[in-house]
Amino acid sequence: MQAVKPQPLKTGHLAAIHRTVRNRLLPWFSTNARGLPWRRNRTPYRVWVSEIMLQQTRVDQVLPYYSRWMKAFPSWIALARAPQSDVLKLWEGLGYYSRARNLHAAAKIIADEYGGDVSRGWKQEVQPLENYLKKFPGIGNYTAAAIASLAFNADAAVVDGNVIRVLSRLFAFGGDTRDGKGKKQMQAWADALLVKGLSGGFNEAMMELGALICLPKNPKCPECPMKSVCAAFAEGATEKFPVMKKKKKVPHITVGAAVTMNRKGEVLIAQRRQDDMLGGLWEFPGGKQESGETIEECITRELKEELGINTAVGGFVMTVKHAYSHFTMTMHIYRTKIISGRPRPIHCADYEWVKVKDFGKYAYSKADLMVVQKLQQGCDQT
DNA sequence: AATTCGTGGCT
DNA sequence: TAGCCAAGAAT
Repeated sequence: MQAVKPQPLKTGHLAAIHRTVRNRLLPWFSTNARGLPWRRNRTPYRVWVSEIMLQQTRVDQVLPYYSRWMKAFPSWIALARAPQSDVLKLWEGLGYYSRARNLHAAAKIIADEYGGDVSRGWKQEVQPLENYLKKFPGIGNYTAAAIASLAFNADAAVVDGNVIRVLSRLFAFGGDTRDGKGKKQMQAWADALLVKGLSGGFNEAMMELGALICLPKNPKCPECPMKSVCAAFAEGATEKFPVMKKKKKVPHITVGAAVTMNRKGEVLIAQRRQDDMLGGLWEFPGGKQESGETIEECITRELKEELGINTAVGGFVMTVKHAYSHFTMTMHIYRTKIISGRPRPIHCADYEWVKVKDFGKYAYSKADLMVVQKLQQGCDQT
């Protein structure tokens, strides 16, 4: 790791924090840690899957997904053999779907090339272990250090959102924690504080402290095992840290989408392309409304472009409002009928005519799941 | 370095 | 309520 010029600090501050980590934080963690399932049996596979699911995602949201996943795919081999449709269906609703596609790709490498044993591919000249792990799809700085420490007991310090919050407060770091300098400083402090030989416990303790005590708003400082050495707490300015550049606000788009039914009562759904947002998921075909275009014109144009069919727009079904990571959307759904042409996958990966009772066999994003639910309710009433 | 990737809980 | 941000990675 690159040497970083230390911030101006009181003499002995770093050493005092290090002592407090060992004497206060680790005992606090052993008493207060949540009983997460992957803590009981830390195989590389279980650690890997949980760490991918936990990227930008809260523990409480991950728990049910993790449990279903392990039941369906108990090993690298099982995951590698599964079709992508099963993988995406189990990820449905968890978001950031490239994580699922990358995890599936990693499983195929580990199963096919290393017989299901990750460490078999590690040539010892590749040091440290994190550098080997980072070659797998979906593994970056954080996850490589997490797997190395939690599954292999390697001395690697993780830096995630929790650790950034904890460290920036312990040292009252006034710089931007998200730019290059800030990231290097955070990693340097995490490396310096790491309790060697107990890396997994140290990493989890730092993250658990951030998740349970050192909260973004209203941190529970009186209960904090690190309060005696926290510079931000001493200044009475805990919530001033971490300093982060403001995110720019996201644009809003209006989308039109279609529920198209054939004579057999089947509905037309389309599969999104692998490299697009929500890649591999299924949706009710449609797209962004252009300026000066009515929503009916939008839907007609999109169905022509995507599937090569000429349609007539009918009755209103519902409106779905949804916030994605980098834009917000209002989606208007209408029933349509095909006037001429047969569907072809032109601007989509595939299409399918599906009975309402079979909707659940396909994976959708949250917004389209709302439409699925609405159509299934309508079906139940008749 | 700046964008693009989901979704849910909290204030 | 509208914004913040969470066990980040890839480009």
